[in-house]
Amino acid sequence: MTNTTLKKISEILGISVSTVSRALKHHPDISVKTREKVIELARTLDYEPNANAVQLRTKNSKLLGLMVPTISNYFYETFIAAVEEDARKNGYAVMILQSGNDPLIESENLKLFRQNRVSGVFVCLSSNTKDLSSFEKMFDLEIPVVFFDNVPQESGVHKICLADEKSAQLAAELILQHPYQSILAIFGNPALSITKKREAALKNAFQAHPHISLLIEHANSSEEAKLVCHEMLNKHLPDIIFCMSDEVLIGVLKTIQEKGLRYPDNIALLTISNGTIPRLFHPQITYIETSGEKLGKAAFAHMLNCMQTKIEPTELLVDAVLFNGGSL
Amino acid sequence: MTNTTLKKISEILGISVSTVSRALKHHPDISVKTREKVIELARTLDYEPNANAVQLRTKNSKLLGLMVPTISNYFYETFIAAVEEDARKNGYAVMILQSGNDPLIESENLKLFRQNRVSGVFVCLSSNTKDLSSFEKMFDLEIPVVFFDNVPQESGVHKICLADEKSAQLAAELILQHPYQSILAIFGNPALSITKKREAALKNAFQAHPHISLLIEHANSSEEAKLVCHEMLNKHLPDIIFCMSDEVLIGVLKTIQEKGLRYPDNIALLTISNGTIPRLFHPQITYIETSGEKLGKAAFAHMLNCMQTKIEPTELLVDAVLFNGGSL
DNA sequence: GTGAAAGCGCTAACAT
DNA sequence: ATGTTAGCGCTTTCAC
Repeated sequence: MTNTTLKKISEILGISVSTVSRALKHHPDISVKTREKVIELARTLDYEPNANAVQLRTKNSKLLGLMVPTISNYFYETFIAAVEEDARKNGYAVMILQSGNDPLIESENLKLFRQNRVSGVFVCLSSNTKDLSSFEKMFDLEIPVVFFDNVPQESGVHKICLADEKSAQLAAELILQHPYQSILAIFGNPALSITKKREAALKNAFQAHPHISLLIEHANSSEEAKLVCHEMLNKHLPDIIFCMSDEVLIGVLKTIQEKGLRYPDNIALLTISNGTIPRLFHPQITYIETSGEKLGKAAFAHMLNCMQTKIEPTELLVDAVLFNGGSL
Repeated sequence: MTNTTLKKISEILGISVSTVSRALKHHPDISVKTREKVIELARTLDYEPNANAVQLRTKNSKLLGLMVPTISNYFYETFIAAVEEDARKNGYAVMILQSGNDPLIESENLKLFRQNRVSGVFVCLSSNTKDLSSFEKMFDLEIPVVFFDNVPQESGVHKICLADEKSAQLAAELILQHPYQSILAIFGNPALSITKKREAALKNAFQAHPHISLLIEHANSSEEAKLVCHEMLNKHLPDIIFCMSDEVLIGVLKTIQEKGLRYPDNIALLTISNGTIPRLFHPQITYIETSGEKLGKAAFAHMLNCMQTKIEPTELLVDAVLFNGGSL
């Protein structure tokens, strides 16, 4: 079988292609009878417009691009799910590509987006991306780019982030409400914008409390976090461990379980997470919520704005809230 | 700025569009000098072919469709990541859509795939889909459909599954190697093909061992699994709990932790999983591996075959292997 | 070895 | 109210 086209319909009905096209769009010029005849036949033949032809002609597609380092990640997957859902409701489809944190692949993916004439792209930068040179062409072509989560430092672009500073502040406040004296804080890849922001905010919050010992470490993966944590705990048992992310938390939890430590009795735990992992354990881990879903919804809404009217580059924040598990 | 087209290049070089097109494709007719001139200019102008125009003309796109009930799922996310990666390496992009287990949305998504002229689609059926009527048009149009994970019962379609029967058999064998006398087996949604297969295989394996008590329950979500498990444990403490999936396992683990039970001391645990969740805990949970990654790679390879040559509908299996944690 | 021309399916300005 | 025409960017047959 082959696809129904406007031409086919027009031939059967003995009218012109343009009349068919207009009728299907409820153009006011077309007479009611013609319109109904056309729509009826289109339905029986199950007419489905060729998106490629439409895009070629009109220059705007109902396709959006979305790029993340990897899809299989507790946070991105909820972000993607949220964007896809809202996109669907608005008639858009989403083309998803992974960079694997490789700037070269990132650049090629942008090219793929362009070739497929996406109307806009969501990007979470690869951790190894040094500058925005590969994005220049997107800007030139005026394809809206909304950066999320790991965003560039440059201003003048659309960014939408979790309230990184605030979430670290919230964490600090919560810690200060307890009599903890020594803190081990483990962060992720120091090259990421989220790492920098969270780390700076946490440090800053403890500036006024010099009597509290704050030890900061970094780990690029769960495995590294596990090792780092092991090492640190062998030297000294802190009152509380703060984890910047799920990746870190997973490593820390392994170490804690292996060492037979129990929280909150032997040690307290606090993390920043979307909640999936913290809620898996018992007691649940207390966390500052960073919702991929909220971020996704906000990002899509912003994209819609960008596509409708040229708006100034903005930096949006999605608020952070505390979820009280039982880990401190 | 606007996109570079063949026409633009041809005008600058004072040659025809067709020559430019051929030169870019290394057509043997074109002289070396012309070819190099063209390629060089194309590079400086950063020429990127318009995928929509190409598809319109040639009728084949480098776009694949992929539909799952939801992206945010431990298993699907690795499947998707694997498919996307291999697709990328072969010059394909992937359009991802979620059905939310709604047959209506599923049908609309198929339409979206068609309109965007995908060259093939991967589908994990929604749990509420009763028949393949919405897929008829795909078959008519000869767009290859590769079903995976939750596949239709009908024969005559491409299916690629985990070795569901074998994984349940493996589980049974492992259980029988221990002196366990009472088993609680919790399965997922009974409407799913994977549930049916796994359940039948497990039951079957214990047919020859009537002295062993096998209690079977169902749960459609982690929360339900938690409740079911609570209820069951209140009545009687089995020697081992078998979980059909991560969803079930998560609920079971919550109940076990809440009740202060310890595995493998008080109760043994066995699950089917891709490993992410089982490895989070300590001791790690023993599981039969169902790798979304392997399935994804196999599915993509099969899709490539389908697209190159018309092959007979086949049912492929991805093997199951045992990972020994410490939970029994 | 290169060009002219047709056409994929659609839309929209311009007739009539 | 409807048809004619042109053209989006590309590929490909046919001609020279």
